[in-house]
Amino acid sequence: MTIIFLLDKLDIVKRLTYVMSITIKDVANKAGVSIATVSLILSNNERISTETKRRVLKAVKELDYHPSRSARRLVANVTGNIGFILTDDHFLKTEPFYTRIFLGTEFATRENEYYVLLATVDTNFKEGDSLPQFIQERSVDGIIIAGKVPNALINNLDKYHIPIVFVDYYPPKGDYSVVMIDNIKGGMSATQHLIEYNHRNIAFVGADIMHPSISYRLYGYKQALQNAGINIREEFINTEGTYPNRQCGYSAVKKLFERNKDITAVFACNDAMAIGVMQYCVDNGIKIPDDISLIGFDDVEADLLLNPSLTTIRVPKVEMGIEAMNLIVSVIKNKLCQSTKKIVVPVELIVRKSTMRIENIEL
Amino acid sequence: MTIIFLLDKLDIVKRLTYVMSITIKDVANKAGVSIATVSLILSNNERISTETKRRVLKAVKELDYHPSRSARRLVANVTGNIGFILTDDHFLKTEPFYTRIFLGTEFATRENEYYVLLATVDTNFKEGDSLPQFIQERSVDGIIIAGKVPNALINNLDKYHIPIVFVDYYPPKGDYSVVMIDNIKGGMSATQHLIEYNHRNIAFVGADIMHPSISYRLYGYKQALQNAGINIREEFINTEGTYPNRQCGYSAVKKLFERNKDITAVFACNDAMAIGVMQYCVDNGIKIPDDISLIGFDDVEADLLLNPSLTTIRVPKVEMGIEAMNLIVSVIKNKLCQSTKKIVVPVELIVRKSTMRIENIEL
DNA sequence: ATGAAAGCGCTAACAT
DNA sequence: ATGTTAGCGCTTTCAT
Repeated sequence: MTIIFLLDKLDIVKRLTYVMSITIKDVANKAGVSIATVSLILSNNERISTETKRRVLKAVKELDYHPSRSARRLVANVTGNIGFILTDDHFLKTEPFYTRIFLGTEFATRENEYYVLLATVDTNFKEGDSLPQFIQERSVDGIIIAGKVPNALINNLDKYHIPIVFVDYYPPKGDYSVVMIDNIKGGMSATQHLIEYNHRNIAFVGADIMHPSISYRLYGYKQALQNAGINIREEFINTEGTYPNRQCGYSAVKKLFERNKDITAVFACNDAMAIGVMQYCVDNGIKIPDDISLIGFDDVEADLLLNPSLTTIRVPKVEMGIEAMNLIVSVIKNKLCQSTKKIVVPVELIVRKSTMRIENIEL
Repeated sequence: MTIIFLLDKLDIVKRLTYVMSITIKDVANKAGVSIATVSLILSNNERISTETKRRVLKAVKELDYHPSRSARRLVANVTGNIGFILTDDHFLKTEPFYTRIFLGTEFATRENEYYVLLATVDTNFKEGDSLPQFIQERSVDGIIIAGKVPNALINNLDKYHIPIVFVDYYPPKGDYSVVMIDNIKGGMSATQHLIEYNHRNIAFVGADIMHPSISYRLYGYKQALQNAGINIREEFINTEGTYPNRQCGYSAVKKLFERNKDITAVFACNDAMAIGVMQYCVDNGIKIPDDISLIGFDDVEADLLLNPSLTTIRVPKVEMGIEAMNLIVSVIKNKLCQSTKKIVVPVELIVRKSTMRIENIEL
């Protein structure tokens, strides 16, 4: 009696002070059962009587008990963490693209028992460079890699045999589970939209053609032209730059416009490059959409005061993060079945003010 | 002999496959000591002989042993995590300000034993809303709060008695440890720079005057004017908006310019608002710096193709993150000594092309 | 200077 | 249906 009273007293103290944490013992004491019973009930029911379960869950609630992660992980021999790796320039870039994907992984953790650890790596990661600390310490059960990363990083990572899922990129070699944008479809939709608006001389502004996303967008562009019976003119395509950002969009469209006077529309392989195109047009007195129609890709929704607002292909960024998280979890769970899985997320044409229907010149 | 041989064999297998993790036992076996000795050595020397230490550290290295975090945390009754909380709009905003601060905390973890867990909260967090999961589960030993967050969040958080450090913001009530920018000094430097360039009619573009950073920048502005013997003209100050972003900068400067024709320079309370000011000038044929000198604050280094480049006050964002991390760690360590600590990080004037010396009109 | 052993909170056999 | 108990990897007395 006295003992029970004291224990109850202790619970109250613990709860009020929040200084000592409530353990499974406290719950067991309060509910008058063994810790095994509590554990059984918490690891989602067994053959435990409804009445006991009720009492235990009541105690859990009243004590605001949360199992110790450290203890659970120790027993299960897991870390309970997922590593999220991307290059620093991707994390710090102006458009919140990868930050949204990261946020998606965060959201998805609410449904499973993982925490997400973020680490950036240098864009110029070399073979000998040190890996993120959580890799060295083997503190993650799986890794999500977002966006293009150096091959040297992937090679180093592979040695650890930690499950990896790629988002919005996959390396040239190897067979990995990935979450990808439907880039071909997006490239086609963008181009078809311009074709529907009667444009025939459509330029493609890209960069880094080795990037699978960009090459697929270009492929979609070509496909759409072919389907419409329009000749592909290589002089309308510029993919010279190495990194698809604003500066690069600016200089790419500069070259295209200086060499070709008959372009009426531009498909930029992402919004960043499209903004570069816009900037060039502003600087050169070219009116969008009156003189040139412009479509981007990504829908980065940047707080940009963009004028005119940019027609683009929307990419579900947060959803990609969620998918990546779910995928890495399933890869970890079914570790034996080594078959890799590809998830393709759909895109959507968002028509705003930067594209305009022109008169059909082919009458 | 056979046993030792087998154990050695096992080590090799473990290392090669990376599938079973190396434990303290493996190290102890390899070095021919007890696990207690290994532990002692790893928890930074005791009275262990140099020779034994050498052997053990050699084994640690050869096996690439990393102590299990879960086990360590379980024993120490700590979580080993720091929570990083900010509002979603801060995390997703165009300028990589808070992402840099976050990155700073990441960098700082390399020197201490913590991992950082990030969570965003809704900008309109209300009293009843649920807190980040790692708070509910008490999986963090401390919290870093970056940027302005709703008071309701802080109130809810306080109940958990988890140490908190604020960065770039602190709540109106309460006494917390904080890492702040030297906003007054920055506001003064910015204004002094314009005064040195012979500007006398200097406008202040701000918002959300309840934000301590902004009110201090304004205070610095006024201080500099007073020091120079220039009258403070309230009609040159606009702080009407609620959130200091581009749109708000645009509309604030619009009002200022429409009502005052004699303004020759603008001090925007941050770069985002300064960019809004730039946009307004472009749209209205006002040349920067010829017609108007413009200075911002933050130095967000956005990939913006800003033309002209923006004179601003540089804020050491990554360093602030590092400071915040070190501060929260010291708060956790010295939990008994409850004195709060304020760290003020210095700022620096960065002169670029958006400010210009004008003729001294007061001759 | 080093080892034996208890115990952190939990899970999962194995008992009952 | 519920309890007993071993042990996950580590730290930390307490012995020796």
